[in-house]
Amino acid sequence: MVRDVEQTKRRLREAALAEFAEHGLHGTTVERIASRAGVNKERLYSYFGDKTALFTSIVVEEVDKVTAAVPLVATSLDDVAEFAGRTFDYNQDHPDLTRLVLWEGLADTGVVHDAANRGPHYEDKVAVMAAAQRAGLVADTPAAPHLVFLLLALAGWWSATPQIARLFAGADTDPESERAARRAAVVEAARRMAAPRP
Amino acid sequence: MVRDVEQTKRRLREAALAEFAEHGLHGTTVERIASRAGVNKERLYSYFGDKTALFTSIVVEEVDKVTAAVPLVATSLDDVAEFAGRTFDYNQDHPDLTRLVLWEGLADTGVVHDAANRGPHYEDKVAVMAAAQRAGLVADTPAAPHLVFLLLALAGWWSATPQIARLFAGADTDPESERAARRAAVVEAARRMAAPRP
DNA sequence: GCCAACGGCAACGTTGACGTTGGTAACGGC
DNA sequence: GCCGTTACCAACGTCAACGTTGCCGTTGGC
Repeated sequence: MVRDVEQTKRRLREAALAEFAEHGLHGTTVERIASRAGVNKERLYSYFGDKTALFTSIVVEEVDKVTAAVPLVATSLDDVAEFAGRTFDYNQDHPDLTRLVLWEGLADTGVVHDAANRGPHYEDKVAVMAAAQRAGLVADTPAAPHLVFLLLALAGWWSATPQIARLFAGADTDPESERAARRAAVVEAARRMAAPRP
Repeated sequence: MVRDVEQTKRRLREAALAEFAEHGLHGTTVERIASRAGVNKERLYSYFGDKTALFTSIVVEEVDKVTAAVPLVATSLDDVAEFAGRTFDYNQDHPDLTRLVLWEGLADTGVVHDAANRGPHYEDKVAVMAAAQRAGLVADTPAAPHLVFLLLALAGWWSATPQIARLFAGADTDPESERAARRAAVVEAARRMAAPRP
């Protein structure tokens, strides 16, 4: 076995992401993470402390990616609508990350891990939205923070309650076209929500 | 100790609801449910089988309540907007139920428990919305199922990602007025989303 | 009033998961 | 080529949680 500390860490992180996203903090076992990574579990303790520390570390890193991956540019109403659409795409394509955020929300302790780091991502988006409102590109109510948050809601709720989404869709729908229809609904809803009064 | 089977069952169910909502299936211990109910844990096994069976039984019962509690009546656009507002209120006032649905979504196995029972609740809402669309009270796109689902998204995302909501709100906001502002944002967003083109 | 059935409980066996430890072999400085 | 250091692992101790069992006292039919 060739020694490669960075690779070992990376494999552990990848395995941990997959397991935590699937089962949450309590549902995941250290044993399974290690075996999925093809590494002895003692490595996990030596590198990351314990299971909980690894969990928060993964959450912080991955949530960072999500918030950075889909920037909000608002030079037109279409941009705002497409932001919701691209966030929807991101959620669908990266179910692990979405699920992590939900697990984090359910485990919510009242303190946000790494708020100093994550806050600015959202503040940026709010600032962009507020500017678009001042420019008259976007309706001026709801207020920018609520508006951005509600765009995320439109894009994310499908992943949060897939069992409900399925009840709405009915049993036998083509997944491909249903996804496209959902995306279109999200984009249109976002557009209507943000459209300035004529 | 007076014997009362129904009361014992009820106490167990209540305790289980609280614990499951708080910690999810894996995070909850049978011991804690029993001790919170003031009952021996053997009763739980004798009445409900095992922990998982109790969990799904609770979910089925409680989710039923949520879907029935806030009916959708759509005789005007205001009704539709207020439906989102009342669903928001319900989510805020019954965090246990909302959290249960989210736990269920994360544990999603691809089969919805008790779909035969829960499906109709949603079908009703979709039918009402479709009628409102035909009557011209509500925009005819997005399609009724997507529209209803997105209303639920506006109302529910706050509970699903409280940690993110907090980042948007900023640190020191009065909870009371923030909640009112959120509700107003939800109602207005719902109204804009559903408003027919003039 | 008797007795079978049932609700209730304390104590137990067992499993599985966390986190640790002692040992082995590779690496790197000299 | 020697040796301290470091990555790595198999095996272990420990504990908490699941689910069970054997016993007791109450209930209700007769």
